[in-house]
Amino acid sequence: MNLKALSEKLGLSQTTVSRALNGYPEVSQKTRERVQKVADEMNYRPNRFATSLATGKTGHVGLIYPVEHNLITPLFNEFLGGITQKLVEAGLDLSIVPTTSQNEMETYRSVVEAGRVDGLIVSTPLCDDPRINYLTGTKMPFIVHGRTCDKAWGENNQHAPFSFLDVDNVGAFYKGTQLLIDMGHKNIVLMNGNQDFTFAFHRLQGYQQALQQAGLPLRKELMFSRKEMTEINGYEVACEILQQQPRPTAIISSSMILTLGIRRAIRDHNLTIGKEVSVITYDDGLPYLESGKFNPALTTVYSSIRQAGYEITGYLHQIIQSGRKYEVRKMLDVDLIVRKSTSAVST
Amino acid sequence: MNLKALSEKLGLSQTTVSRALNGYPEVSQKTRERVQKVADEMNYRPNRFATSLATGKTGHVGLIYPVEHNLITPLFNEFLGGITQKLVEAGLDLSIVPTTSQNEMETYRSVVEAGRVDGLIVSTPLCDDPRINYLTGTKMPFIVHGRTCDKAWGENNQHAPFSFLDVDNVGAFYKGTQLLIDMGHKNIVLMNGNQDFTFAFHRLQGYQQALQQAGLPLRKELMFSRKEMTEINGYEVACEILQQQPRPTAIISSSMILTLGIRRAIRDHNLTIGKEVSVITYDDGLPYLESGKFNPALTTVYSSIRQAGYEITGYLHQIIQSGRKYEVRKMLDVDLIVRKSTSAVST
DNA sequence: AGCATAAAGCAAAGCGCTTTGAATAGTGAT
DNA sequence: ATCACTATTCAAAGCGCTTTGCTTTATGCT
Repeated sequence: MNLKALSEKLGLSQTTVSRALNGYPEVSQKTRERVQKVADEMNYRPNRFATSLATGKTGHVGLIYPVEHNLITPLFNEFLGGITQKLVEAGLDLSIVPTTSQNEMETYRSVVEAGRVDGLIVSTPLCDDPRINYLTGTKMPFIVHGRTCDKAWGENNQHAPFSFLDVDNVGAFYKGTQLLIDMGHKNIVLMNGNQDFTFAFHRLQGYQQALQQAGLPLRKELMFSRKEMTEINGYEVACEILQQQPRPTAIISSSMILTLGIRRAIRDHNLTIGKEVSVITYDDGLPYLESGKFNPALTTVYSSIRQAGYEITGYLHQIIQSGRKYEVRKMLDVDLIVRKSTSAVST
Repeated sequence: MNLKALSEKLGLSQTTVSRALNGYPEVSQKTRERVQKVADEMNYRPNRFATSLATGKTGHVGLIYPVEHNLITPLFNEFLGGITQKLVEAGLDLSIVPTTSQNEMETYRSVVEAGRVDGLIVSTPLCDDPRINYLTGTKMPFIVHGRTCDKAWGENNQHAPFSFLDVDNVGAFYKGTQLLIDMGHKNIVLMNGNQDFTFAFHRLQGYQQALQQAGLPLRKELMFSRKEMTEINGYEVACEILQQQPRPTAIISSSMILTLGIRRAIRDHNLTIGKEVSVITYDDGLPYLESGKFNPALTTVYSSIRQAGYEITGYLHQIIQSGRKYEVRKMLDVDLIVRKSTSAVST
C-alpha cells in the first residue's frame, strides 16, 4: 500500500492525501478525517526512504561504533538506555554504524557525506579527537558526550567550536580526593581508566589538584591507569597496592566495576572497606550495581550516565531542528555522596 | 556531490558511472578506473536513501528496543557487541528502533510495513510471543535469539515456522543441577530470572528434570524467580535462603550478576563459597566479570552471548539474501565448566 | 447577482539513485 | 568494403514521497 494506491482508492490526489496525513492546513477537516480513516484501515505507512529522499531528513540519529570498544563499556548499555528513552519521545531511530577502529574516520566521512543520519552522537572522546576535528568542519549536526582537553577554548571549553555535554570529572575527583584528605588520608591511590580519554585525563587532574592544594606530593606509585576497567584489573591493582609499605589507606576508583575487584582484594587480605581502607568510587549509576546497597554502602561521586544519554539526545534533537544554529556547552555537576566506605584514617 | 554532478564532470551518463562504481560488467576497464579515481577524488558517496528507494534494500538490520527493558540487560551490550562484529563484516548498519512496551507491536508493524529494515533480530522471546506470531505472517526476514515454549513444533522447536538460534537452557540447568546432585546435594536452590521468558522457563525445566530424575522432591521454597537479575536481588534472595532450616547447601544461579549478590550474602554470613555453599552460575561471558578469575573460581554453565549475537547476525544475513528461503533452527550447546565453587556436600 | 478573496484540491516536478531498452562504436570474418 | 556480432554507452522511466505553482470551488460582501 503506497501513496498512489491510497489516493486512488480515496479519489484524491497524492498531494492532498500527503497533506492530510502530515497535518498541513490546506485540507478540509472532513477530508482529513476521511483520509486518516482509510489510511488506518489500509494500514498505510509511508515508505521511510522515499520520505527521506524527498525531505532530506532521515529520522535517524547516528552513533558510530568501533567494534573493539565493546569490551570497555558496560556503561554503554546504560548510555544507550538514556538515548533511546529520549528518542522514543522524539520519534527518531538510532542508527548504530559499526566500524573498526582502523576505519573509523572513513566511516564518519561516509555517514556524513552520504547523509545517512540527521545528527551524530560522539561518545568517549579522546583528549585530541580527530572525529571531532572532522565533524567541526562539516555541516552535520553532532554533539559530544564529553569534550576534548584543549584549553585554547577556555578553561572549560566554553568556546569550543562544537556542542558537548560533559560531566565535571575534574571537580568530581577533586571533591572525592579532598574528602579523603580531610579525613586525614595521605597515601591515596587513584585507580583510573585509559588516560588518552578525556574523562580519565580530567579525573587525574582533579586528583592531582586536590593533592597539590593540600601540599601533598604526587606519587607515581599511587597513580594507576588501566585500559579497561574490569573487575579483574581492579582486583589485580588492588592486590598490588595492598602489598605496598606503608599500605595506602584510601583508594579513589574510576568505576564501580573496578571497585568490585577492589572489594574482593580487600576482603582477600582480611581487611575491611571503610576501616583499614577507605574507598570512593565514581558511580555512573549502573542499575544492577547500586552503590548505596553495598555493604558497606559506598561513598561515591555520582552522575547518572543514563541521564546524560537522555539529555544529550534532547540537545542533539534541538541542534538538528535548528540546523545547527543551536549550540550547547554544558557541564553536569557530580554529587559527592558520603556513605560508609570512607572513614577518618586511624592513627 | 551527487551522481549527476559526478557524471557530468566525467562526461559520462549516470548509467555508466553507476555501473562502473557498482562493478557491473558492461563497462570497460579503463572507464571503470577513471570513474573510480574521480569518484574518490571528489569524495563521492551515493545517497543511502536514494539507493534504498531504487533497490528496495535498506542496508539496515533492525532491533526493536522497548526502553523499559534496558534495566534488565547488562547482557544486551555484549549481545550487541556480537551483532556489530558481524555487521561490520557484512557492511550493514543496525537500526535500533526505540519503543515503549505498550507500543511495541505497533512499532513492529510500522517497521515492517514501511520497509525500514532488511531484517529483524528478535531477542529475549516470551514463552508465547506476539512479536514472533506477527512476523511469521509477514515477508520480513527475521531471526529469534531464543525461541518460544510451544511444543507443537517438536520437542526442540525443530519445525517452528520461524528461524531461531537458541542456547540449550534446559540442558544447561539439567547438567548443572545434575552435578550438584552427584556431589550429594539435596537442598538445591534455583535462582532464576523472569519465567515468562523462554530462557528462564527452560532453565526451570532443566532444574526440575534433574531433580525428578534423581527422585528428589520439587520444593517451591527453593525455587526463586526475580524479574530483574540484579546484584541486590541476588543478595536479598541469598540472605533469605541462608536463613532457612536446614540451610540449603547449593545454589544454581541464572546470572553472574545475581551471583555477585549471592557471593556477598554468603560472605556476610561468614560462610565460604565452595565449602558450606556450592554455587553454579550461568555465565554469558561478560568480559568484565570473568567467572574463572573469581576467588574461588566459579563453576559455571557457559555460553557466550557475544558469540550468539555474532552467529545470529550471520544467519540473518543469509536469510535476508535468500529472500527468507534459507532457514535456521539451531541450538547452541552449553559447557559445564567445573571449578572451585562446587564441592561434595559435607556430611 | 457579481465580484473579490479565501479555501480546497490538483498536476507535475524533483529528491538521487538503479535499471530497462535502445543506440552507438568496435571487432573479426567474409 | 560489408555484415554480424559484441562491447560500450546512453536516455529515460521508475522507486514513493513532498512541495511548488496553479486551478477550481466555496464564501462573504456590496
